[in-house]
Amino acid sequence: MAETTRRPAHRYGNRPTMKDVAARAGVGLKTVSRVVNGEAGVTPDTERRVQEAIEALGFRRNDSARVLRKGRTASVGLVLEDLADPFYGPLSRAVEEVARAHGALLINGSSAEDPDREQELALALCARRVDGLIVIPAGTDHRYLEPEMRAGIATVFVDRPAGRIDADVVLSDSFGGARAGVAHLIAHGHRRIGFIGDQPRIHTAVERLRGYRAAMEDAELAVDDAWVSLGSTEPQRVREAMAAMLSGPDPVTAVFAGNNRVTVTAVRELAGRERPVAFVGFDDIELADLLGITVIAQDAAALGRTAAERLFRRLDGLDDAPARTVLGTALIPRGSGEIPPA
Amino acid sequence: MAETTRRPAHRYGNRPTMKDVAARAGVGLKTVSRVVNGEAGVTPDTERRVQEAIEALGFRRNDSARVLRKGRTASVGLVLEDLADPFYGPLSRAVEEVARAHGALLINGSSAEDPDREQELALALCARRVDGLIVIPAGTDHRYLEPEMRAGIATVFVDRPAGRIDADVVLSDSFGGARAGVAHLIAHGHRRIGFIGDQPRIHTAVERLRGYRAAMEDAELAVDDAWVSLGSTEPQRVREAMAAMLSGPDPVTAVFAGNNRVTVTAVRELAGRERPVAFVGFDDIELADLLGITVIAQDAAALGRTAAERLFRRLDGLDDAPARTVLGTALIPRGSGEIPPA
DNA sequence: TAGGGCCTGGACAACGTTGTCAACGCAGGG
DNA sequence: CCCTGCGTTGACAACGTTGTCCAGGCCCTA
Repeated sequence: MAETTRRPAHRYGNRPTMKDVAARAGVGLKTVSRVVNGEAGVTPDTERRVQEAIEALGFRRNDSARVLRKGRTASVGLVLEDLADPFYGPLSRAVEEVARAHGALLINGSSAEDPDREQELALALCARRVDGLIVIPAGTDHRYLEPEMRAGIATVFVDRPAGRIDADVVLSDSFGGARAGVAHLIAHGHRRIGFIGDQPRIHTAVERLRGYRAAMEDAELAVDDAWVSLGSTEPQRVREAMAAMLSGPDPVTAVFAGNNRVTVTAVRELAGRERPVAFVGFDDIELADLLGITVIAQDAAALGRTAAERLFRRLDGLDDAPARTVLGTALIPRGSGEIPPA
Repeated sequence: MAETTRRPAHRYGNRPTMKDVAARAGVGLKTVSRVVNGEAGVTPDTERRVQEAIEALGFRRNDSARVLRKGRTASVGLVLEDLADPFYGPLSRAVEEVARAHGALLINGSSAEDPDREQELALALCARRVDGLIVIPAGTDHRYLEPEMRAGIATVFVDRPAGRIDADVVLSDSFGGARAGVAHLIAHGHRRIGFIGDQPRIHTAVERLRGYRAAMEDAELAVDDAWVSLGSTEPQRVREAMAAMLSGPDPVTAVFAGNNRVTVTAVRELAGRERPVAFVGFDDIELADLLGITVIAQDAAALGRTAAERLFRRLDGLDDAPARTVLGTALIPRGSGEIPPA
């Protein structure tokens, strides 16, 4: 009677290992490893026997063990803000494609715009020993990543710069885009223009506001504090901000929205008004063409792709000084931004 | 002079291990493990010394080794079709939230609607020994997952059923939704209704077409083959299909779109027409409210959440027979579906 | 004061894989 | 015929962690 070797309870289900395959094929453990990894130096006949055993047992290599041994996980981590945001879907997908081209898997997590959660996630990924990390910062202090980066985890920041550390960054030209958008409104005759943006903690929000101010200044237009509103992108908040700047004795005649979520709410809000208000939004959104919404488009996929390519170049040994890459934006006139002041 | 121990080249960067921490703190290896894992049975004083050493060395536990030892990876895999599709973003996010609540990370990959790539991805995730797998099928034969499932990798299929194996599935009611949508058009007087759907390989496409036919039959309306078009969701293809069914001696007076991408193209196409054509689309899309598009809405987040919850119940030991869960859809009238026949 | 139990800490093996190295068999040449 | 060299194969250690088990010290009680 065959002796039943007792397996530890924690064994993965009851998966065969290379040892089991080796036993069945009547070869050594290392030979199985060679076959599995397609290494040279195995007789066709031996290889066939091993393959049969693999097939028969349903063996699949345990990558955890492989990773432990080799020191590379062939995976990269992506910490973003919210995967459900249509801006980040294409970005994430682009990163995934680049990773795939390099044979790596993508682990991603959402920070929900919470700095603590960002840190928790990023460090969890480091504990997994991802080879590299792409981070869309929620927080403003990333010194917690310094030991990890020193220890060899390549890190690239996207969409917003890293805080208080020196690292690769890939950004859209928020300042320039906003400036161009607001200048466009000014060119169409507007003098009183509102700005609704994201929370001031967020770099892009600040940059876009800066672009707005620059455009106004370029045209020698004064900015009334009542026209500017930074804060959460909650519809409720945005509606209130709009209501405020569109009422009163001297309402704005045009509105510039600081990101896609603000745009969605703003467009809904403006649709209900009788007096037309000109509008330009940062970020293109689906069907904006049909609605005739003028936007400053940024290329989310290009951001992701560029960041991922930089990351893999680092993993391939590139050892430059950290660089800041800025991608351009495009003004797409579709009607809403070309409405003259009432 | 201190002897420099030579480290293997493959060591993660040059990360300290528990052994290093133990040496520095002057305690045993296992004691460090206890502290790191918050296990009981360590004197406050010892714990402090260990914590200091961890801090000083910048130690972070190597989860690869942990995983190898424990047999659980605390990660789940999600194979979807395209993360850049706005339908899958929220779904993925919902899965992530559930995973997070269970302390697990999410690895996801896009199949790009390619069965081979789906398989490649799913098996790569199995090799990583994810604890569980959520799959949005691209292919129609999932027997390749049988050994994995037997070996203990819990698997749940979402959005589309598994092919040729028995497994948990979470679906939207494609048949019922399409039937209701088409019945809605019929109720508004339409007799000639077109259907444009996804490729017939895809289960939801077939189900929705079935719903369309059922509604027509319910109303005792014959269906002309020229009104029905299944195929890729490429804008070009959709445009041609629409042009075909909207021309000729007996054009359709209403169109039902089988998914969100078809809807986007169809809406663009219809917007350019002078004679109004009634329209209902499967899947809600952003700003559809402003465009007045009547849709059959399904809840992507609920799909993801339900599937993930089922998965984790399995991981917690649930051992039922595989179940099929069907989530309802909602008809949202917004105007385009209530246009009478021309 | 002796004995027993509890608490803390450490030695050791094991998880499944890969790198290193040496052994073996066989063919060809001196 | 023996030696050399090459190509194939396997034994063994190591990767960094956790589970098991035991030793030693302490306190409490009889």
